[in-house]
Amino acid sequence: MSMTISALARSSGVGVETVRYYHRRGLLATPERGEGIRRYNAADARRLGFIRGAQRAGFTLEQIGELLHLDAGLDRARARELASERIAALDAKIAEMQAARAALERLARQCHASDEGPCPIIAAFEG
Amino acid sequence: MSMTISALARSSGVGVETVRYYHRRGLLATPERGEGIRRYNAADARRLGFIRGAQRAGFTLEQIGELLHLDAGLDRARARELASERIAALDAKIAEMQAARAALERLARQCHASDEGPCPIIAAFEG
DNA sequence: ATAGGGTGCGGACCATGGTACGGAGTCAAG
DNA sequence: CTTGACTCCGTACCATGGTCCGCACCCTAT
Repeated sequence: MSMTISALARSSGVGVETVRYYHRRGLLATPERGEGIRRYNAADARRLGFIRGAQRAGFTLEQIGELLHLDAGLDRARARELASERIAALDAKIAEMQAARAALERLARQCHASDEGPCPIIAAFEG
Repeated sequence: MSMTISALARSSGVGVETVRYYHRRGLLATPERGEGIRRYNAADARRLGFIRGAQRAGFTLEQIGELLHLDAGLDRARARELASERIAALDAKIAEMQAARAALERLARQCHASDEGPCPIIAAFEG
């Protein structure tokens, strides 16, 4: 059950170049080679899946690299620390985006309500 | 009531270089000069405030440029369009981040609960 | 008068996360 | 046996949003 780089890339919805880039970044270990060609297995696919998932959670590739180095789950304290930092950052970001969303929605309504004067969407944010 | 570039920058919490960069990007009009030095007024400060606010709402500098070009609020339809696109994007991003947050929190709790086996934070996301 | 601090300008540089390019090799099908 | 698809590698390039660098000028306090 081995895949080529393009099969792996497709299976995770990334480009081939991205996979190679992750190799360069040290996020994916150089896998076994069959005649010079990288042969990936299910573990590699899981690892790539981890990277994408962690990325969706807002971790940078550098942080993901650190998480992967804690690999065997040895340094759980550090992993938890990274997780809570990220949760705090997510909370801040979510709050900010919700505020922005509310502001935009209100503005769009105001803008719709009247065609008089300057557009409130433009007029807002200033301050 | 005119300010120098550094006063303007300070008043909006950005760097002087950032202000100059916005000039280059065409986001801030080249203001009046007194002896070759940019003199900013309250309108410039509002404009810079708009840029920062729109940026917090997730608009790119390019989109902000477009918004500014609709300046007098002439093209309200387009402004509303940009606003609703951004609202939709915010909704998607917020949902994604909330999911990530929930996942992380659950994992952190699991990781805390037991010191047996691999750290669930590492083990998760794979897939 | 001289040092420090602000301003102007253009252009180089940075981080992040990729994406593209060129040249070479391997492999299977037509 | 050539064509096309795939792989390898290293290097260069891209977009975004700045940030810094060097050099010149100018004002003010010491």
